[in-house]
Amino acid sequence: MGSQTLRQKYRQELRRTILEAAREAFEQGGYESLSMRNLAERIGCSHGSIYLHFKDKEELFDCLVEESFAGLAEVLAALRPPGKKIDPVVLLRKAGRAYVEFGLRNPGAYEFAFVLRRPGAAHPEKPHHAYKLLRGVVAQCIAEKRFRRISIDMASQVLWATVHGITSLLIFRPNFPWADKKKLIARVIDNAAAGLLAESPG
Amino acid sequence: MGSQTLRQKYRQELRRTILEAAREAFEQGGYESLSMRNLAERIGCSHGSIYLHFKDKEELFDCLVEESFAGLAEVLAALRPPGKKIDPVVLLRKAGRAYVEFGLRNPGAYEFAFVLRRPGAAHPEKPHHAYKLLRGVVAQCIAEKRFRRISIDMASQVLWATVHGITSLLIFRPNFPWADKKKLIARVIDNAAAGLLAESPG
DNA sequence: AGCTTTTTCTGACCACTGGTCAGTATTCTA
DNA sequence: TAGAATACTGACCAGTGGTCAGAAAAAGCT
Repeated sequence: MGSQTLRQKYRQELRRTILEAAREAFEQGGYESLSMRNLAERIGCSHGSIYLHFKDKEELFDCLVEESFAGLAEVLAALRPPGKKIDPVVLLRKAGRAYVEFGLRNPGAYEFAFVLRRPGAAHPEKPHHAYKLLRGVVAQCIAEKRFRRISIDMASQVLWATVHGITSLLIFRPNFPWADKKKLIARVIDNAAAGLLAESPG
Repeated sequence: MGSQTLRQKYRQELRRTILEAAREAFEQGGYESLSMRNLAERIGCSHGSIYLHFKDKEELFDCLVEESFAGLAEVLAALRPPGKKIDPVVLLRKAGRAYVEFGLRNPGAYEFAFVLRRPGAAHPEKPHHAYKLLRGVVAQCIAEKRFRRISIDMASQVLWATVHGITSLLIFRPNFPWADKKKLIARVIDNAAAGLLAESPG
């Protein structure tokens, strides 16, 4: 037990070291920018060793993405104040801002999750956790008649497309002469939400 | 003269052959998927020859992107019926649909133009032609008081972000369980435009 | 015609990539 | 301490983008 623990402890430590070094480099220049050899050199082991912990580059970055997105899901879930009932439309706007902010803070993970083409994969691609959370709030908006008649998925996808648009443009075209970025983000989100609202009563 | 012409004719022909073969391959799997060697093999020349016509891979694909986007600009410009005055908001919606359609038809060019990270470039990135066209129509919407008070660039960027969002998601996540794609595109665009409108008079 | 210059083109070469694997070094077990 | 299990290295593979000396071909000139 204790003996095995020592070995496994080292193993876990190296795994974390790899992940952290990878995250750092990876968030700078994106997926293609970092090589396994380069990564190994930073850590101080042979590049072969990395493959003892991760099947390939994709799996390594998949791990990072998963970690990052667990963080996003947490952030989104925490937006709903416990106990208090919150206007779902307000919640949606808050979630939108949190989503964009997350993307800008984790551009590498964002790129990998939503932008990178996976050469092999023709898999049907299940909706991710964040999408399900979004869908839940949208369902509430529709159930409470805050939204006009529209299907849950249609509304959710309209909103996702919108926040993804501003997020990815700000990540990948950072040197474009943007108007004030904060205001722009807010405008984009408000705009998308407003369009889905039911005619204001009265 | 005539002698030089013969040589240059061959040269131009090869150039076009390269571009066309590149476009075909490139539109399938994106920038990273195609190698210069592979390309040369398809054409039937050594990969070194390609560098006689294009400085590097980036320049080659830059040419393709330019060609594609010239096409987009044409399509957008042609939307305005000659002579007739057209409601600028209607025009905007039409342009939005044309933009998305263009992206879906030229995913490779779209990827290169708006998504790929250029490792070297920290250049300020001038707005492209299509953006300027968009800006013109938006300016008209504002001048004619069809839009609420908002700066031209802010409104233009809100619209661009929106159409980019749906375009890039449909390109890069084609296997997501989308609602009806056509309707979704229309909803996204209408939604964005609606949010910018002035309160309906009366 | 020939001879020379200019242009086109090839294939070997460079440093790099992701990934594998036989052989070695280390650690655990008994 | 001997033997089994694990961790690790570094050479190796096929591929990448890009370069360049030298071969081949075309053009210009007398």
